[in-house]
Amino acid sequence: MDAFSFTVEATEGAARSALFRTPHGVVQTPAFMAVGTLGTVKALDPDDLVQAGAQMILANAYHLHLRPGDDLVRDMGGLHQFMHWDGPILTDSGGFQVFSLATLRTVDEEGVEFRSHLDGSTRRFTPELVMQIERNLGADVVMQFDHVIPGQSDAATARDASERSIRWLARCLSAFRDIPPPHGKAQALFPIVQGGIHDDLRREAASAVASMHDWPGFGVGGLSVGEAKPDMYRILESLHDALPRARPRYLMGVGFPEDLVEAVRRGMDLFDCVAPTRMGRNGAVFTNTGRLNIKRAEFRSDKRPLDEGCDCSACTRFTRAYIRHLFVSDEMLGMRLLSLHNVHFLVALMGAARDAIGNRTFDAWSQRWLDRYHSRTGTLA
RNA sequence: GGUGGGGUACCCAAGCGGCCAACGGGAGCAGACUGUAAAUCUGCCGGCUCACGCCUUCGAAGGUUCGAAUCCUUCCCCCACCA
Repeated sequence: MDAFSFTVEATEGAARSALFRTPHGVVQTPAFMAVGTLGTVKALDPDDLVQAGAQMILANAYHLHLRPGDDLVRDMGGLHQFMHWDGPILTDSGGFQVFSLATLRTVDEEGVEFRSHLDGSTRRFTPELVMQIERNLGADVVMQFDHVIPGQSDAATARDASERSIRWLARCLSAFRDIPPPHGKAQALFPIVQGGIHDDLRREAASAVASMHDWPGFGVGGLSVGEAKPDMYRILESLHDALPRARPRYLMGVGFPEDLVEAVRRGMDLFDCVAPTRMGRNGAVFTNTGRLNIKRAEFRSDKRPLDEGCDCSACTRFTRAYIRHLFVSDEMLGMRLLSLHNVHFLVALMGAARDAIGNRTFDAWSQRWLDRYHSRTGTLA
C-alpha cells in the first residue's frame, strides 16, 4: 500500500484539500473523475481529458467483463495501455448495476446473477470474480463489489444490503490479497459504505468497515440514487466523523455541480458522475449561473460562449449559436464540445474549491458560488 | 386532347359514412437525466380555455344524409402514360 498515500494539505471546517498519490500519478483533491464506463469517456479522446484538466477517470468492471472481456484487456497490457490513458484510473465493481439493472438480476448471499444487458446470457458475479476482473483490468483504485439499493429504501432493506455489502467486502479483501496484480503495479481496494438514508446504519457501516482493515480510502455509495438532496447532505454530515480523516472519501456517482460543492463542504474528496457527459450529449450545459439547455430557441443567434469566463476549448472557440446549430443538426461535434465543456467545468469547479480551501476562504467562496448557481436555475436542496 | 392516379394540419403520410381535431413519422417547442442497458427518455404540437367544453378544418363550391375528410355533381390544380 506504499504506492498510495493521502496527504491533507489544508482544511476548513469539514472541507479539506489533499494530495492522493497513486502509481499513475498524484491527484489533487477535491477532484472530479470523469466516467468512462467502457474504457472511454464518451465522445472524448484522452487528449481532450488532459486538456479539460482531468486527473483521474473511471471504468466499469461489469461492462468491460462482458465486452471485450477483462482477460483481453489484461492481455492487451491492462486498461491504461489499452485505452491510452496513463493517469490514475478507478474501476467500479458492478455494484451500481445491481441497482440500475434491477430488472435483470437476482441477488443472493453468494453474489448476483445478471442477465447480460447485451445478449441476455446469464452471468454470475461474486465478490471473488469481481476482484479477479478488477485485477485483470489493472486500475489504480478498485472498488469492492457491493449491493446498491434505491435511495428511498426503508431501514430493513438498507440494513440488509449494507450488511451484505460488508460481508462481501471481507470476501473481496481476501480475494484481492490472493490474486496478484498481473502487471505488477500496486492497486488499492476501496470499501464502500452503504446504509441508505439512515444515519445510524451509515455510522454502523462506517465503523464496521473501518475496523476490518486499514483501507487506503473509502467509498460512500448508495447516494444520489433517488433520495432527496437534504437526506444525502445529512448522511454526509453524519459520516464525516465516522470515517478516518487521514483517508480519501470518494462519494460515488455525485454529481451535479451544486452537489459537489455541498459534498466538499461536508468532507468529501473524490467524485465521479455521468452527468457532464451524458447530459452534455443531450444538450445540457453547466455554467456558473446554472444549467442551460443549448437546444433552446433563445440561443439561436447567441454570440456568447457557453459559459462566460470559461477557458475550455469549446468556450474559447465557439458561440452558443454554433453549438446549438450542431445539436439541432444532430452533428456529433456538438456532443463532443458539451462533454468537453461540462467535464472541464466540474474539474475546474473542484480546482476552485481546492484553492479556496488552501486560502481558508472556502466557506465564503462556496456560499457565494451556490447562491450564484442557484440564481438562474432556482434549484434548491 | 385521351386514359389512369392524386390533392388531408408546417412537411411526409394514414383514414374512405358516425368511435375524427383526424393513426404514424418528421420538423418545431419545452422538460428530465447523479458509481452510463442513455447521441436516450418524456410532454406539447388547429384556435380559445387551467379544465369540462366550445369553435374552425381534410383543394373550391354546391348537394345527398339524422350525421361527410369519407358518397354525388361541377370547377380548380398536380402527376404518369398515350396522342
